[in-house]
Amino acid sequence: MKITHTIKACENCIFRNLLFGSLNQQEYRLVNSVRAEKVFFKGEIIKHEGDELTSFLYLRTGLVKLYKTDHAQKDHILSIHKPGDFISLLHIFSNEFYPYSIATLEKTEVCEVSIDSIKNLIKTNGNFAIDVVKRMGMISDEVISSRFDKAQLQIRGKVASIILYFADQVYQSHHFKLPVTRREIAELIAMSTENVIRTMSEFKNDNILQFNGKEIIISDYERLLNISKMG
Amino acid sequence: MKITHTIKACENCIFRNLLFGSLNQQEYRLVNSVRAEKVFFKGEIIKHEGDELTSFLYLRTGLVKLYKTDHAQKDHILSIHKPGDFISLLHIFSNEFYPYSIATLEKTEVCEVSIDSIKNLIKTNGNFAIDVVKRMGMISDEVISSRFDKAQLQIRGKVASIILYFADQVYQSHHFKLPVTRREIAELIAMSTENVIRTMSEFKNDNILQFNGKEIIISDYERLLNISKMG
DNA sequence: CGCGGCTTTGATGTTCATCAAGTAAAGTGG
DNA sequence: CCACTTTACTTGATGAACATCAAAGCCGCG
Repeated sequence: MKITHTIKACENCIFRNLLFGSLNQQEYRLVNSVRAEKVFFKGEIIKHEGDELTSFLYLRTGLVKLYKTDHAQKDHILSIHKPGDFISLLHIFSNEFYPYSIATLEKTEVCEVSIDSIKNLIKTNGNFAIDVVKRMGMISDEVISSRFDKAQLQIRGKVASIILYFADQVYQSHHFKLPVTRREIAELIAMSTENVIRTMSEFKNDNILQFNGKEIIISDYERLLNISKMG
Repeated sequence: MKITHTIKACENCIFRNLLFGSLNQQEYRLVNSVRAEKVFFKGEIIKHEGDELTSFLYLRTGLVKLYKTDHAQKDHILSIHKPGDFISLLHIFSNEFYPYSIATLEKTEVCEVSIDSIKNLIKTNGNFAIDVVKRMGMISDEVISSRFDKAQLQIRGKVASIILYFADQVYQSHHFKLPVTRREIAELIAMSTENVIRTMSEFKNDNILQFNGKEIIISDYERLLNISKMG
């Protein structure tokens, strides 16, 4: 069992303006007073599906997955989230319990903020309320359109989109350490692990990707992009 | 080309309390003053993908689909919405343009409400703001979990879920007129029309469903429910 | 009454899951 | 640090699920 540490303040958090830009000093102090900042190690489960939902999280560093476990103990991943994302903001106003489990894919620092303080701010600060509905729209757009687009693709296109997500959205590089296992990619796109591996081997043989242990290099970005759209 | 009529007031709208329950008389009059109530006939396109998004709609009667058309002119349906649903509430705060086209599946009455009035109410009425974020959470939950669940199923399960959606959520009956074509079901679950038809014929041969023209009767609800979960 | 869209069935090939078997890598306890 | 165990990765073979192509009947609508 790993140990969870509580770390120091985040007065100059670079993500402060993503959601809390319209708070005044007093309101910001209020949020700070009910905020817990935590760090989780790789592979830790932050929340279990069904846990009471009294707070939401935002990621400062690291990477997490939202997932459900079925009756056969098989996991199905809904989405992966990166620094700056607000985890379960979509759910806190309409759910009593976490609808998905949340686990880290690497060492992850989060801020946990209670629902009640957010609800109070929504009621009393109109501009904050507008920021919240805007952010909720952006989050749902991202999840929904990502799932919608992938539903039309076959396996090559689905795998290509996942790799491009890490390259473009997470690491902003064509050379990075893949933070998920082949099985997790399979759980994310609802395909078998074997066929995910086969597809990635194809990409390697076609000189689209190179592998070196967990490291991945995109050698033909244009073709990968094309596969993710048309494949 | 069909003609769109503007119809009368909706002071006693049964859906008023779904979203506008916390407005006072004055605020409600304001909403009324910027509201347009319209009726569309079957098959009309209410909004095209890319149209300017300055208002949202809520359905009083009827049925609509949200969809996109791809480069090959093939439609892909994101979701189907029934009376009481708030169409594009998820999108109005974060999108300048409609991300999906909206078309009617049957004669449909809608109320169209301008974004600006909604935004003003969010800023000035905290309880309304809470109602909006709660409603947005419910809408996104519905779309996301429906897509997430169906992604794990094969075609029998997917088709079964669609039929159960109409039976349970829309018509509250085991006997109804199917409001979509086989092709539209295919567009909704990303399968070929032929295989949707084959699956429905299987259900007929297995005495799970009966057909009579566009009418459909669910003869073995339990089995259909089971297929929608396990299939 | 004829045209176009919807529906249906069959035949064929592609895509994918599953089973099997083995290698490599990573964690675990002595 | 090494033996041991587990988990991740890989490839091949086989069959199931599904798309596609083709042909024909049906039905509503102008």
